[in-house]
Amino acid sequence: MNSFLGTYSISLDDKGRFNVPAKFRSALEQFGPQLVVCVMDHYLVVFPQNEWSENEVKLSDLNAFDKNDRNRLREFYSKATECEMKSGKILLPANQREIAGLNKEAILVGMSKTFEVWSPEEWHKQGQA
Amino acid sequence: MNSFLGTYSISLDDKGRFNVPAKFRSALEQFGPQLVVCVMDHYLVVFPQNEWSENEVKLSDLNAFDKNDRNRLREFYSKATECEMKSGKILLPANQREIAGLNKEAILVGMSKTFEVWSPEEWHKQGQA
DNA sequence: AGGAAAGTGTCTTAAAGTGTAACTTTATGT
DNA sequence: ACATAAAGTTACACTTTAAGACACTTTCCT
Repeated sequence: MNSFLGTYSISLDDKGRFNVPAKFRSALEQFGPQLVVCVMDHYLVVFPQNEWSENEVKLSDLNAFDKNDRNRLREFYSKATECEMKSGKILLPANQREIAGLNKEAILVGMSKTFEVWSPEEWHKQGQA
Repeated sequence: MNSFLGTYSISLDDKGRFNVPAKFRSALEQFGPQLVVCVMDHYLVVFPQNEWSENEVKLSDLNAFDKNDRNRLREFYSKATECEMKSGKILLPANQREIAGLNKEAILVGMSKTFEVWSPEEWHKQGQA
């Protein structure tokens, strides 16, 4: 399994960690446990580190001294956090959990090269639309 | 962990120091504790020393005999200060804290090779825009 | 020199993060 | 269907981190 597919309903422990489903774990182990978690609207997107780097390359021709470019860079970077799979688990940063409305339960959604983390509430909302 | 990512809400002590978040610390230790802090609009930008050098290279192709370029360079250099991470903490220079409106609290924003320091007020302002 | 202000190191405490193991549920093979 | 294995959940002890306090040092000014 080298890509993220399918929908999983998982539970978070009291510190906000979840066990990575077995089918996702192999993909993560292949790319290394380093991840970048990024906030999108009302859900989170988890990038394996290599996948994130590709996005970053696209931004590299922006000028860090140009105000507009700088704002775009900030928009992108400020929502991201590095994290790591440890002992088969991922701890989502507290501020991101809060933004995504995550509590005891979450929905993982495979998106091939990345996967998403939704609160059950948001997930059902977007299912309706 | 080799880059600055994410947004952190931190507190300054009575002397204006803050604890560097663990995820930033490893990146700083990699490049050495020497930093350059410079003022941008209403926030601060912290460069690890190596990254500062690279920026200097970029700035060096500005024309030292062109009045506008010269003004931009002066603007930039005159507000920059060297500082250092000591005992895991960074002391921001008093005049820079003042310009940035920093008091007891601050927002750190990772920008990959550098990170920014915002007052909560300014940060929320720019978040709206 | 004396005093005030700024800068520095270290400790304590509470909260956040981490590893492990036992237990429950789900899946698999015969 | 049953036994077995794998996956997922929960609990708990341990470690690390961040905030705040405080004492000590250095610098600067008069």
